[in-house]
Amino acid sequence: MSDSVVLDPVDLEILRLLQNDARTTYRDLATAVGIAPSTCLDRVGRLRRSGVILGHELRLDPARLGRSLEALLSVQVRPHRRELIGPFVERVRALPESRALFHLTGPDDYLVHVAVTGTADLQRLVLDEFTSRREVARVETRLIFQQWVCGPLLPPT
Amino acid sequence: MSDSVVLDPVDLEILRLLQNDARTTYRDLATAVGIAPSTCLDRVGRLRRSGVILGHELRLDPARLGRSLEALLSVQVRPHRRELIGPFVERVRALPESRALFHLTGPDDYLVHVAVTGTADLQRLVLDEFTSRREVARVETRLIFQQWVCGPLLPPT
DNA sequence: TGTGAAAATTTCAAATG
DNA sequence: CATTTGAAATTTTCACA
Repeated sequence: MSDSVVLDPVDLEILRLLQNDARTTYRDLATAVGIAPSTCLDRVGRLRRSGVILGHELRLDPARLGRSLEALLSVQVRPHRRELIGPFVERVRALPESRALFHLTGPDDYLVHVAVTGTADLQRLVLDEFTSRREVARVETRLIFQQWVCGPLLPPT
Repeated sequence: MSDSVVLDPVDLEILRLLQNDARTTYRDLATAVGIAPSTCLDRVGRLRRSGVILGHELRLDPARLGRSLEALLSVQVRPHRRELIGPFVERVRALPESRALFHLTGPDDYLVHVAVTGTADLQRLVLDEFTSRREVARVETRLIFQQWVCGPLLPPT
C-alpha cells in the first residue's frame, strides 16, 4: 500500500511538468516529453491509480480570503492515549481555521497550522478550541511571519 | 496588493468545488452553481488574476517517490540579521528535501518541513546543510508520525 | 506506444437583458 | 455591464493498429 513505485525518466519528467502547472494539457505534456498524447493520458492515469498522484489541488491565498494571520500551535495532549487523541485529531481537522495537522515526536505531540482573521480570532481559537479542552495540557502559539512552498518534490534525476 | 477581495456566494461556491477537485470542468462547475460555463470561465479567470487562486498544483505522495520519512526542523539563525537570513532562506528553499519553510515568532526562527529517504538521509541533511553552517545556532529535529491536510480554506458562508 | 477519429470541453465574439 | 448563447478551436479519450 505504501510501496515505492517504479518510475522511469518519462514519468519523472511528466511529474516535474505537472508540478509546475497541474493544468498542463496532455498535448503539451506529450510534446514536452516526446511521446503521444494518448500515452501521456495512460501514464498519468497509472500514476494516479498507483497513488503517486494524490490529487489536483487549488492553491488559494488565505490573506485574500480574509485570513491574513497564520500561526502554528504546538499542542500537548495528555494523557496521550488513543481514546483521547482520535477525537482530538478529528475535532482539529474539522475546524475551518485548520490548514494542516502533524503528529510529531518530541514533547509537543501535535502541530496545528491555522489561518485566522486576526489576533482576536486567534485568541478565541486557542482559548475556545484548545486550552478549554480537558485533554489539552499545553498550547504554544507561534505566528508565521512568512512562508515558502518549496520546489518540486522529486527524486534526483 | 494584499487586499481582501470581494467574493459573492457564487465565487465561494466555485472555490469550494475546485478545492475538492481542481480538475472539475467549467461545464460541471456551471451546472453545480447555476450559471453558464462561459461565465464560470470568466469568474475563475478573475479569481486567478485577483490573486485569490495562486495556482493549480499536483499533490504527490512523498512515500511513493522514495521519501518515506518526513520531519520538521526548528532552526535558530544567529545573529538574526538580514544579511544572514536572506541567503539562509534561499539555500533551504533550494534543497530538494525541503517541502516548506516558515519564518516564525519565538525562540526558534525557522521551521523547515523536509521529506527524506530515511534516518541516515535525515542525519546527513541536518549535519551537512544546517549544523555545519556558521549562522545556524541550533537545530531541533522532530519526526512526523502522521499528517493531515485540512478541509477547504474558506470563509464561513 | 502510436494513430486517428469521436466525444467532450474550453474559449470567444456577438447577442441579450 | 455581467451574463448567456452558440459556434469554432482545442483537448481528452478510446478503439484499433
